[in-house]
Amino acid sequence: MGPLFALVDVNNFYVSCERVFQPRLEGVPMVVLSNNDGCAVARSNEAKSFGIRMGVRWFKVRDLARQHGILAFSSNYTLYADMSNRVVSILREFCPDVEVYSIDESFLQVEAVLGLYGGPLSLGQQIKARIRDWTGLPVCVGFGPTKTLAKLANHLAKKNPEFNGVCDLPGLPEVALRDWMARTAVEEVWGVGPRTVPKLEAMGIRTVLDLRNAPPKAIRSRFGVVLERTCYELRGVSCLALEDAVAARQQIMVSRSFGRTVTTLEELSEAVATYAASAAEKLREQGSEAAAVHVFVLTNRFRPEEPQNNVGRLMALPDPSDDTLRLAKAALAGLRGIYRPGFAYKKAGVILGPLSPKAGRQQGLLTDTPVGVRGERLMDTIDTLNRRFGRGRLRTGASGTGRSWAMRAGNRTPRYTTHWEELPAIS
DNA sequence: TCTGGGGTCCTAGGACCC
DNA sequence: TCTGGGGTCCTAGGACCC
Repeated sequence: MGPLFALVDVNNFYVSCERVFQPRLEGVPMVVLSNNDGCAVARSNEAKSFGIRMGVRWFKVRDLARQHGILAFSSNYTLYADMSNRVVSILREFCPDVEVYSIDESFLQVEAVLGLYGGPLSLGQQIKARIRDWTGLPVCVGFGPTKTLAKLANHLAKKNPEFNGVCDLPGLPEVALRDWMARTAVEEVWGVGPRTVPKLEAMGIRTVLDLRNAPPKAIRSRFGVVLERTCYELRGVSCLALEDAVAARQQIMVSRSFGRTVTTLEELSEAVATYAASAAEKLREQGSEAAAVHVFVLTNRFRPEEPQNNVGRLMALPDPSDDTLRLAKAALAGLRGIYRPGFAYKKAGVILGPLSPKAGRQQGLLTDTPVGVRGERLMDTIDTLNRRFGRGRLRTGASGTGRSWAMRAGNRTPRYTTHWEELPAIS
């Protein structure tokens, strides 16, 4: 027997997280907005039915929203990340082989545990029921012999009520499978993006079935090895393995648009120091060190009539480091090198990389510095306190205190599950 | 006025090595 | 008839994902 993959995906994840703590929102049309309240990034089914598209700029549909009583919430990533972790811990109880694919999706490789649950459909229903009971979140589950087919099964489960939230593709009769594939547009396939769709259509490939039946070699010569694999995956030949060991990131980026335009070096410095600290925290979390820091600033590219200054600088470090103070210092030095007065900056960011594991570090021959024990202990202390009291609670003075440049979030709900002072109250 | 923030992989071409 | 034959590393750009 070959592999069997399950894809578990939370429906309208951000919206569903908000509803868990405000049940009165159930059935109410609502969206969750991106950072700075710019775009709609999650929509309830009711909002979708009013024609609110994914990624639409919120000001463009604000009138429509007012008209229909569509509510809008700012992103509450602290809450969503915590809810995501809870879902994953439940999945790990069902099956040890879990790949956390995104904040709201996980792959499971289940063929070895299937016997414990009485088959795919039963396993899927148990997963769905337990996540609903223990977290309040609704999920759909799709099963397939490849990850691409599990994704497709999940899509079908989500769109078609007759599946009751669980679709077992291998359990369908061959005729039914062909029929579903023929009725599903090729753009729904995982790995087929907006650039590829028109090219495929020009070749007469419009549905999932068309792509499955296309000759893989021809697909490879036209599109490359990635889409060839997709083609094989649709035929049931597993080309993509479960990646259950979380690979260390190869680069870490932290960047934000500002809530308003920023012109002074002082304010840019606060932002860059803040982002560098946040990136350094992520770096230490995965046990890596960075050999260099890239810092960049951008003006508003949507206003070409204004003077543009989109520049960055790569600052090599004398030794790889995971120390917030060193990384921030390098980033700030880079910023001073690229900053020009007279521009209205809209965004800044910090990228750490190339990264290497801290454990395998080789001491430099010429640049050997004594191991910074005090620095290590300081970073440990900062991380411990911030884990306990919330990210950014303890930070360097360079990050500033006023921070009027911070992004807008006009309607953010409390961080119900991670902050003592924001616990939900029941009266 | 308003425009998110992260990531990954593959390919092609050039520089350079013996 | 002849223009060698392998390699690696790096970068930029393009595509994709959520």
